[in-house]
Amino acid sequence: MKSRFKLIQPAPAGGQTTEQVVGQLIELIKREQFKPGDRLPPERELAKRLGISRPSLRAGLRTLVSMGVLKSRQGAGTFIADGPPMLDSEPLRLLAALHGFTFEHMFQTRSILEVGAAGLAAEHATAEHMATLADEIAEMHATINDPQQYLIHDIRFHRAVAAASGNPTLATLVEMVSAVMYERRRETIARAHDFSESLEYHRRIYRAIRARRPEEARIAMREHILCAQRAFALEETAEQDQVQKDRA
Amino acid sequence: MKSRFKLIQPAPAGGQTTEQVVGQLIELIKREQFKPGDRLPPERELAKRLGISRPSLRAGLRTLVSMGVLKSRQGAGTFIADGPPMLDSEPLRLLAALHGFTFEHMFQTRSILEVGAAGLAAEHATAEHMATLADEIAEMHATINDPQQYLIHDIRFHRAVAAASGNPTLATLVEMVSAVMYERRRETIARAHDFSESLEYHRRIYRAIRARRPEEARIAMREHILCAQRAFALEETAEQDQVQKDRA
DNA sequence: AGGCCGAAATGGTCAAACCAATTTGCTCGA
DNA sequence: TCGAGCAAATTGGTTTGACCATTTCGGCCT
Repeated sequence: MKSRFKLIQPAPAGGQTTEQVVGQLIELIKREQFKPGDRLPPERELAKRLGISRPSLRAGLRTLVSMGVLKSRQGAGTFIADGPPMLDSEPLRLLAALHGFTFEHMFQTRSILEVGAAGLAAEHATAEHMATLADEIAEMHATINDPQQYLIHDIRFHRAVAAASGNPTLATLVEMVSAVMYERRRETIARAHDFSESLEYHRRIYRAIRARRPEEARIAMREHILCAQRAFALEETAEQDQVQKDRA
Repeated sequence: MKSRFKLIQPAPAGGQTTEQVVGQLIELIKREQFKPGDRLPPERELAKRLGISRPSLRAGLRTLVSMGVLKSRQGAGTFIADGPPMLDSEPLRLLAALHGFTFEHMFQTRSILEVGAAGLAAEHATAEHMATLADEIAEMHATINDPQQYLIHDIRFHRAVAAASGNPTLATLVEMVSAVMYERRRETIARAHDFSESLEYHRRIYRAIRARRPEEARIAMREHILCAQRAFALEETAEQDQVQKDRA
């Protein structure tokens, strides 16, 4: 039984519109000089301007959102992602889950990236970067008895080191890898012993950067991450013990 | 003038369905033991099974596609991305374009990643990895007078080094950064001088990995990338000169 | 038996309508 | 006069339904 009427005139329909949409949107963003934090025109208007339907436009927008280039807030609008340039770490997280990346490999990768970043930071950090690093060290001091808070400033310190490297590409990758580990770390950190050792390592890294000694900064960062990896392994086994105890 | 009838019953509509869809899809993939290369059920069936509309499902799928986890082919189906675990490098490319990442920073990042990978490769490479490296070296020899072909094997060699590191996380990042530079490099490589120097560096890296000497491999890789960066800079200026000459 | 064509399957697009959250501005009361 | 609170406009999010374009596969003709 075939339909008797053509109720809709579905338009020409070309090839893969979505991909072109992404390109056009990027062109638009660059041409109209949109800055991070700016709001894009409404979807309905954008769709009209690009001569496509709203669903197709939304497909393109969703691609950019999932890339971390845009952020959408219902009722408010669609915005250029602000803050430091950053890739959404969800893709890496998924890849890690699907292919079974081990935390050992993650730590190894993180070490390579952050050791490099620390060395560059010692060469290129500005006074402002130094101040940020000092601030986070101070906050770590203040929150040394509150694991969750301490972890936040730990993360921020590493982020600040990456930023101080003066290499946004590198900083982006550091951010991405760190974010993947953050959640898991937040779960296990409650079982952590004390942070005095961790804090001392951070101070050492900071001093080396402050003193413009790249090699020292690199060594300190390498040892710190190795140490953190060991601590993490301990926390994990402790958690597994806990699980077994709960079953009993 | 308000409409007199409710023509459609648009269903409850919850919060951010899409995000949940992504999670459910991942759950599904893991639960049903889908392997890379497998085909997912059709969209219409998946939508029914998850209890959502097809556009919403498509939104979730698109997110995963843009992450590089899935691939869709019109008329054929949607598949789990096969090949080595790899992030789509498009996001990084866009971020680079939007925030004006310089190639100097890219080379710096690449150096940090690949020097680390080379060191690990010297420690962990299997016989199979060694064979792949040797193959690519041989191919580079054979194509030394064909820039485009040579570049392909150059890229493959670096990819093989990353794979030989035994760290898939690291390999994924190397892949991503390299891919961003590949296109640009393909444009300028036609103007390249000769590749004998490049080839010699690759041989040196290979020998160091083969001999299980991490530090030598790291040094060779560092020097090679530095050298490549200089060559790239020359090609770029040459291209700009060419452009100016064309205008005259 | 082999090649070709068409139907079925499947992803891609369009259109109209309505829902939900946010923003904005207006009104009313203190 | 000023602020709190509500209502309308704005804007992203979702649903339904239909149609288009491509691929795949099976049956038919040679």
